[in-house]
Parts: sequence; structure tokens; C-alpha cells
Amino acid sequence: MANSRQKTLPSVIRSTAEFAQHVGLARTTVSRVLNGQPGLKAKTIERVQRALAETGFTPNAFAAHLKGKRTAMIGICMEDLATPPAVGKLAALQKLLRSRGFSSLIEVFTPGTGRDAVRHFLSLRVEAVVFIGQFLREEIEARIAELIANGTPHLVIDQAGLAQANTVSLDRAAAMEAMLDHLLDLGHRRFGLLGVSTGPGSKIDRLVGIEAALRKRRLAMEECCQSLDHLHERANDFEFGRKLAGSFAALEERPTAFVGLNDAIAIGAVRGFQERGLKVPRDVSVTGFNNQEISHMTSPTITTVDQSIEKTIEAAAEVLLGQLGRPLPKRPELRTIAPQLVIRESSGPVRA
Amino acid sequence: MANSRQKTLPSVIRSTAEFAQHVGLARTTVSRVLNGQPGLKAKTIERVQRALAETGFTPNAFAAHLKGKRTAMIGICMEDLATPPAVGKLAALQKLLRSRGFSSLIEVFTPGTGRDAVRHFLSLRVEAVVFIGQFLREEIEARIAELIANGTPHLVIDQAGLAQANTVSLDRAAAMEAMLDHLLDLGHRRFGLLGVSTGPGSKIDRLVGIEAALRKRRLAMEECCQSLDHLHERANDFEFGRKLAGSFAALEERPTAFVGLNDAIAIGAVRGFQERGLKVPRDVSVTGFNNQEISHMTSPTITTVDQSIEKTIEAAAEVLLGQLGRPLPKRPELRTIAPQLVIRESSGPVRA
DNA sequence: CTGAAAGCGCTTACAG
DNA sequence: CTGAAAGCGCTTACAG
Repeated sequence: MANSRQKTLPSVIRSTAEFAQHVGLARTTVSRVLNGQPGLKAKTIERVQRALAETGFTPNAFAAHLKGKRTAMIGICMEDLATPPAVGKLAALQKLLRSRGFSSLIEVFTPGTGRDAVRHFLSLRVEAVVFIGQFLREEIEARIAELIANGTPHLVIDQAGLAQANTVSLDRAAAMEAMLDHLLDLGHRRFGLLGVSTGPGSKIDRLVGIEAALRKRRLAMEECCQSLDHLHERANDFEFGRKLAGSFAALEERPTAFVGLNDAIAIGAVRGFQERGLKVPRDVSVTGFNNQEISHMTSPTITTVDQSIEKTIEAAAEVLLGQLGRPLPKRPELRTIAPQLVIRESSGPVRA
Repeated sequence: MANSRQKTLPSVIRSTAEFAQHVGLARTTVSRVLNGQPGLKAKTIERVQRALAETGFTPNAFAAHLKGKRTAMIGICMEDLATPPAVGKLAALQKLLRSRGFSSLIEVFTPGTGRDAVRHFLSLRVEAVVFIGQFLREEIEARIAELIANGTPHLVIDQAGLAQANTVSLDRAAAMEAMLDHLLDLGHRRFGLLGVSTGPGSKIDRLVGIEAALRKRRLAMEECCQSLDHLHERANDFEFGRKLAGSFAALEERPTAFVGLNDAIAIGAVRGFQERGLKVPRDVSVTGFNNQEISHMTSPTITTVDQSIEKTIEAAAEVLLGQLGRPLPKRPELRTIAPQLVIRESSGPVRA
């Protein structure tokens, strides 16, 4: 009997029971060593450690967590793994969480799959759920309500204004206000908006910021700002910016400064203007958003807004980890991150 | 007694036992509905489903997996979450795995943390582990040996030549050979290598490809190729390319075509040459690698190599999922992905 | 068609 | 300082 158990092949040890038998100790003792509990003979510890290294035995986390050990996992819902700022935040968050002993579970949350993503996280008993990106309002609000009902902490990064949601987000209004101040200081009074026209989510914040800057100078948005977004299929990329610039270039009377939704649009617009013989910033100024790597690789380099991802993620971790192991807060926690204007070559004084 | 259990607050249901009691059925029955097993009255199913929706109860995956249910999780080790091609592969892989019902666990594997990352995956009983990126040879080989000993399938994406490793990787040698053929066809005979000098991992493959192309024309690498990589701190980014171009521009006699390790270096080099008054491609040709978005945003647009990420990931999924649920293969499986040359504006005929 | 009972691999009082 | 036993929340034969 005993012999039939001892396989001739050194088969993989899959449980503390097998492992304990292998070392010649009780499961209890092995478990204590594994968990670094005090009150063990140094020799015993060493014996277990050595066998651990020799056999490569990995205790089953599922059993441990079933017994109530915390999972130390955080679920992260991503809008998409394609936009550079979102990936930057994911990377920074993952790194920070890892340094605090948490591992990250990642799910891409496309319209309609959010429910499954969150349920999957809950079934894995994550300690909190983070959302990075811009989601359909009703969908994310429904998910947050679920999480609250479930007693699981959550945090939304970068989508402000959601009911009941804890959020950390860049102050996009302040960013646009600073950008407009900069352009107004350069003498610009007519602005072309590239992809920033009224729309869902964060674009509204941007318009608020633009309006605030204009109001300070007693200027009205309707008279100063123009958008041709409706002329082209919206894609928020280089080509979109290029086409918009082409359309603006064809106008008899056109704005002197152009405010892009992001860096790709801005770079596309610069190209579009250059193709029509306009020099940037001599003839027109163009600004971007996000301070992506590409924004300093082009010629001219792009004036843009840095998202301060580090600061965002530090605040995120603080809010998130602060919620762990205590009752959910009654009121949602809201944090705002100050953006930073990055002035480069693509913005200059209005042409006399 | 029974009453004291019914909390006045609608507290969260945390187990099938509680849930079953709530619905008035046995745990067994609830479990069957949850797992979509046949042989249940339609009415029973409906009753459970409704209660499920009402209470938001999520069964504990840890208990289910402990009973032997497969985890349907794949562990992904990333070199870094910063390089665009790696992130592109991660995104594509995550999406594909999700569509097959697998979820992805992601760990960033920095030198020295690999052991913990893999052990963490194993403790969560992932069904396979994927490595994306270029890792320290000894470290990744040790991890792969561990996985093999453990009986867990693995796959390495983009790092060829590892002992015992299943790999799917771009044929970088073929890519460079095609690139050199292209430049040779344009009349170039002297090449500047930007960041491609002898080094670890994939760079060697590239040199092999370059050499092959030259040999076909009876040219020798030592005479045709020049590298100034040693002059600047290696960073593989825009600035590195820019500095290298500056150094090459200062030479009395310089190559006519420059082969960059990646797109950022190529774009930096273009800028560096332009700053020294050299036009691209009129005076010098410059090529990149990866076909990142940025490579068509610059002026001139960059001739580069597309990694065929889709094809890579499809092959990866095939190799990976093919290993599941069967004994590990005796010999490692190796797949090579054909690259695609993308000819744009930055390469042109050699100046007469 | 539904249910009572055993058992997965851990941790944790409780004994010794 | 170490060990035997109970129990976490599921699934799955086995009964009925």
C-alpha cells in the first residue's frame, strides 16, 4: 500500500499533505512555515525551506483564500489597452500595487461586457476594483452600484461626475483654462477646436475650462471658438486631425490657434496645415493633450498638457488602499489632479 | 434561532449555502443551475436565475476551483508595460484569450522578481504561463524549467533561442534581410547601424539578416556597416537616435543609409540629420522597426517593419491552447512569424 | 428531477 | 514546539 503511493517518477507535489509527508512533518507545521508564523524551531524551518526549494511545491492559493486569507488581488477594468495614457496609468498602478504586495487582475471592459468583468472579479474575491478610462455612463454606474451593494471598494480613474463613484481624475477644465490662457497671452482670439466639440464625458470639462478662460477676458465662446468636427468621421487620431486642418485651411477666415483633443490629433493637424503651405507656429498655433512621447518627436514639437500620471496613481493608491479593511465610506471620495502645461514649439504669437 | 439569522439589513449573500436557503432549494441544485447542468426543471432554473439577479450573489471561484474546476486563467509575464509593441501583443492576446473564455493574470517581470511572479501564477493554478518581451536569458530559462517540472504549459513570445522553450517570434533576421535588400536595391552600399550593434537577444538575429543580405551581393559586413552606438548612452529612444545621427553627420565620409533598431530611434535620427542640414531621404535614408503609429506621423514618414502582431498572437494562442489538457510535448514547439516591410518616405535612392 | 454527504487543500483554534 | 481535527464554499458521485 505504502509502496504503491511512492511513484517511481518524482511526480509533482500538489498539496501540503503530500509535501508534509515528504518532509516528515505535520501539515500544520508546514503551513506555519509557509506563512512565516513565529514559534518554530529554526531547524524545522530550514528543513521545510530546503524541501520547498527542492520540490518546487507551490501551495494552492485557492485553498488558502477559502480559509479566509486575504486574496491581495485588485481587479482593474480597462477601457481599452490601446490608448497610451491609459496604458501608462495601468503600468504605474500595477507597479505601485505590486510594491504594496497586491497583484493586479486585468479585464478589458468593452460595452456590454462590464457586468461579466466585474462578476469575474467578485468571484475571485478581489479586494477592490479600479476602472481606468472613459466608460458608458449608465454601464459604469451600474457596476459601481453592484460593487457598493457587494461591499467591495472601488475607484474610477479619469472619469469624473459619476453618481456615488470614488474618483481620481485630472482636472481637465483647469488644463484647458491654462492652455487657453497661454494662447490668449500670445494674442490669439479665434480658436479652432479639434475633436473637443460637445460630447460625452471629459470633453464637457474641457469646454468648461475653455469658457472660463475666455470669460476672464470678457470673450464669448460662441464668437471665439469654431469646430468642424462634424465634417469628418470622428476617430480622434492623426488622420482626423489632418483632415480637420485641411478643412480649416480651406476657410477664407480661419482661427489662428487650434486646440486638439489629444497629441495625435494635434500632430495630424500640424501636418494638415503644413500640407496646405501653412507654417506652425508662424501662421497657426496648434496644441495637443497628454504629453505623449510623440509630442516631442515631431517638428515642431507640440505644446501640450501633461497628465501627471504619477501623481494620479499615487492619489489613486491612497484612496484605494485607504478603503481596504474598513466599512465603505458613506460619501464618495473625489480627488482632482492638477495638470501641467508643457509649452513647446507648436504654439507662438499670433501673426500680426 | 432561525430568526436571529435573518438580519434586518439585507446583508450580502456569500455562499451557495446562504443563497440556497434564500431560494429554498438545496445547494446541489443551485450549483447545477450555476454550472448550466442539464436535467433541471425550467421553473427551478428560472427561480435561481431570478434570485441571482436580485441578490447579486457571486459564487466563490476559489471553492469551485478547489474542487477541481479548471481556473481558465492564463498568467502573462510582461517585460515592461512601456514598449508599444509589447503592449500591443498583450492587448491582442488578452482579447483573444478572453474570447476563448480565459482570463489573463498579468505580472510585470523585472530582473529578480521573475521567480515570485511565476510562483504566484502557479499558486493560482493558472493553466499556462506566457512571457512577452525580452528577458534575461538565465532567468527566463530557469522559470521555464520550473514550469516544465511543474507540468504547466508555457510560451515565450518574441525571444527566440531559449533552451527547452516553446516560442513564437518574429523572424527578425528575415525582416532585416528584406530591409537591406530594399536599401541595396536603392543603390546603398554603406550602412549605419543605429542601436543594432552586437548585443543580447534579438539584435543578433538582426545582424544575421543584415549579413545574409550583404552576402547575396558578395559584400562583407565589416566593410559596409558602421556603428557608433558606443559613443552615447544606450537608451533605444528618440534622443539616442538623434545623438547618433549627430555623430554620423560629423563624419567626413558617412554611410548613405541608416538602419534603426526601432521607430523612435529612426525618428530621432531623422531629426538629428535634419538639424545638421541633411535632408531625408535626399541625402540619407533612415529606416525604423515595429511600424508604430508614430512612424506615419512624422515628416518624412518612416520606412519600417511591421511585426504582424495579429499573426503572432494567433499563432501564440494556437500553440498555447494546443498544450492545454494534455501531457507536455517532449520537444519545444517553435514558430516563426514572417515580418512585413513597410516602405514609406524615409528611404530613397542613394544620392548620385 | 432534487437532495444529503463526502472531500478538494488549506488555516486555525485547541490539545499535548 | 508540534500535531489531530474542524471547517472554509464549492462540486460531484450516490441515493431517492
